Amino acid sequence: MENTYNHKRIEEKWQARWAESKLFKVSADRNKEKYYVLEMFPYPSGKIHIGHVRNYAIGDVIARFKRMRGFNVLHPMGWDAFGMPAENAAIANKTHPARWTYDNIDTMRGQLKRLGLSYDWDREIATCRPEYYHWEQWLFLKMYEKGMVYRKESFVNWCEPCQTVLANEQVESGTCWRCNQPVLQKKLNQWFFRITDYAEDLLVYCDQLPGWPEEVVTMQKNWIGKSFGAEIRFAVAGRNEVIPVFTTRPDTIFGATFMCLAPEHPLVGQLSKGTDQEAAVNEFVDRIARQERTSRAVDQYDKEGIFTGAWCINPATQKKIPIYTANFILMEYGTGAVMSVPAHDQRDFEFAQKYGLKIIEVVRPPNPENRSGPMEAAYTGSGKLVNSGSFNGMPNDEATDAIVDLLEQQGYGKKTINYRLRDWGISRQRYWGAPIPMIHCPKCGIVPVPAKDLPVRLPEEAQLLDGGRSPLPELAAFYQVACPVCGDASARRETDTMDTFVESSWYFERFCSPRYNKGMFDTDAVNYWMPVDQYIGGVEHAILHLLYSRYFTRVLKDEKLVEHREPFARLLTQGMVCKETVRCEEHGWLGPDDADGEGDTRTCTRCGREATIGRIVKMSKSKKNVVDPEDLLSRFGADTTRLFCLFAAPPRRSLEWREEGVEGSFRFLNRIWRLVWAWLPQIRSVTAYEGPIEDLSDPLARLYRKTHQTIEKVTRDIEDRFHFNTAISAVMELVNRAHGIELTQNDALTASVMRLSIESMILLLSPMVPHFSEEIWEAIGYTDSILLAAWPSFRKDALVKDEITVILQVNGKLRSRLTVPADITEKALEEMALADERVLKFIDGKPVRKTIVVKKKLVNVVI
RNA sequence: GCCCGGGUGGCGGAAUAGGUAGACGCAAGGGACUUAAAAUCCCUCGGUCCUUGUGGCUGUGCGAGUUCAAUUCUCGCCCCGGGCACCA
Repeated sequence: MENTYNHKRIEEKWQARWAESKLFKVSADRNKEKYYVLEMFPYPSGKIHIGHVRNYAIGDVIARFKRMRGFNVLHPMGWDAFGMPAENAAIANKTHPARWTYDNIDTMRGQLKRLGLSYDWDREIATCRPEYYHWEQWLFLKMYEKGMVYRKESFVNWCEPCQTVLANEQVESGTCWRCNQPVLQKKLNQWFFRITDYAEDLLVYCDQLPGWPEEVVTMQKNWIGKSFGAEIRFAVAGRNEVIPVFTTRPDTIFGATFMCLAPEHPLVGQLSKGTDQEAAVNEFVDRIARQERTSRAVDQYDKEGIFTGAWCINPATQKKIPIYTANFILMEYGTGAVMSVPAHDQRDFEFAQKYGLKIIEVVRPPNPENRSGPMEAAYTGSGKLVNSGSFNGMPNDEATDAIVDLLEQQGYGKKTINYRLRDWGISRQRYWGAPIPMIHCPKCGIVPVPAKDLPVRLPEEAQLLDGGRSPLPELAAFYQVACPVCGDASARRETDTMDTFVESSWYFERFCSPRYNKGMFDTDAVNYWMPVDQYIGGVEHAILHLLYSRYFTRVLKDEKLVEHREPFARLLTQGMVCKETVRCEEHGWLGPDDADGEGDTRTCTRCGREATIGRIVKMSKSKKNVVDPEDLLSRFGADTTRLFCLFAAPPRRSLEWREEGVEGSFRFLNRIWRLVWAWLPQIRSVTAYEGPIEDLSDPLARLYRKTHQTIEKVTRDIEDRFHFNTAISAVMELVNRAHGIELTQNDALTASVMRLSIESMILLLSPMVPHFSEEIWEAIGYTDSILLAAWPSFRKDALVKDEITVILQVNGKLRSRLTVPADITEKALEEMALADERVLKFIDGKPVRKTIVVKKKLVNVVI
């Protein structure tokens, strides 16, 4: 140990030692209790940013803590390596997606290693490697056999000039992000996973995720969006067709004065055919199809529709009502058709007003205002039925069941349940993704690639075509294949690749046996390690990634490949790391190097114009507000950087990044260093004090007590609530207390208590600042890594105080304090309070109405 | 619009079961050490008033309420962040 804290030397030294001794290597061991800590693996986008540091620091504290608590800890890391940014970078920098990805992985691995994170690097995986996606393709085939995968037509964002599909985030207010031309909707045949088969199961088990934040559970529930209602069949007047609709309000059926179909509804064309509406309807449907999804998604749009020329019969009233098609009806939800009740549904109300359709009130509010004139809005509350034939006077909630029962008897409908959740479309018309293992044969149709031919390798050397098009559909070496069934040489391989969410839906299971080459994973290993005991990641993945992972795990369970149903027992959603944005009118978002000045005024370095300081948002490359930890690492080292990220705020809170406090964390480590350096000769030759507290003089007894209190508090803060910030402040208090002890020569008792105190603070901090802790641990005489040491335990008797401070209030206001024996009786305490000089002064001779005595806390005198 | 979070000093945050508001740290100011600086150490640090003291009043987004006692519970409102958003 040197006399000053040299972070660079220490961090290099211990990282080398850990790597050499394989300290973080772990294997399944049925005799030990396992603990699986996982941080969401990153997309290798280039460099680590401060948000990653925060995420991984949190995970590392938990992993190291659990290890010191005696668990067999699995803590792996890998790369979510397929995805569009690689293609974007390839276009922008004329590099290759694979090259770019592998280079980034190397850079980022190096950065993670420099942070001293306790990963078992032997388990590292990258999802873009065939050894990984081989098994994903294998599972795809299994799912196909089971009917869990199917094909249907669906829309993609299509840019005609670039001849490519665009992801939603590449569509900027309806136009292509690269060429600024309008984006079209193109219908393509695509692959889907039947996640809706599991909608109910995924929903039910939401309530059995006690380790998940409630807000995430709620988001999942809302996303699945179960609603109860009825499917009611409306006959088309004068034709044989019957149109089923889904409604959650069958009680309002007598008020259904028209019907609306989604523009994509197959009956729209048939119904209008031959009527004088035909041309107008076709024009409308075409126009909506063109603007749909892009502009539909951008902002609220006006309700618009057109009469189809056909009528249907309201089964309750037996009256003819017109059939419209309208832009706000979604084909994907329910049946794509709606019975419109303008009096009791706001959307229908607006539509009816616009097109002059009949509005019939069927639910009367309990206290109807004496309205004069027309309704101003739909009434969606409860009430009694009117204008509803034999149901008049019935409360509407009762009528819901009664009406469905009647309709069911008459063959017009039945109770149903609908989910908002849609099947998962996984086809991507992109290059940098896992190939879908399917073959299109002109004779046999769609044929799966035989399992023995897996993996279907992505040709890594292929170059992207101009405009960023996938080379796969034009690369004969890839798509040319003989049909595995009939041998037809003109069969064609599927050239779409899979959504990258597929890779991240099972990587946590792969980590259990990452090199296994006979299947997705080794069953024993997975059943030992899974589920993940603590999963940590950003809230931004609260819905899709987590839902897909839960779904995949169910599929695997039903395939008898795993035993668990839920992949993540506990989930910690880390708040986002934010930073202000700066924008120049001409040059767009400005990074720290593109803007001059500080505080409220910045100028663009390129044009000198004043830049606007934008909102504080999540760090992202595109907004140029990412903070690179590189600078902090070289100035202060990994330990300080980690410590500061943990100290700045509790994990769940979002964090506005500012660096001012880093120095404080660095000072704190230096302060400990000096303390240890000063006491090193004394404490080296003694063991930590274990004797009775009675033998200690006052300042030593206080330090001893503080030490045990700190152990208790830090343990609780880490274990129960992940409040590392308060854990760190507790240790700071202990360090401050220890600094107050006079350095005396040849006093074995003092040295021994000091050793206890120093050992404890180092152990408590070691999950957060591992290199620093190792160095001191070694200096005070230990030869094994501190990670192998047991987490300190506290002595209960050391927490018991014999004297306590009680506060005295008069009418709830603090007026005085008393130091009393801890075991004082309430009566004695009350007497002392009423005799207190300052209390008497405030009572001021007035009669005491009552006194409240709270044991060990306070006395409140009410006058 | 609906559903979740959150609002506490100049700043990050603490107060874990309604019971001392502001722990711990940053910034700032003052002092010690030093030829000087850095580092370190000590002191002050919500506002306000005065008789300068274990001093009074006030103070946790705003307004009401429950309670002996509210940052904490209840109701209404404002602001910020996030999710969903024509889901019939």
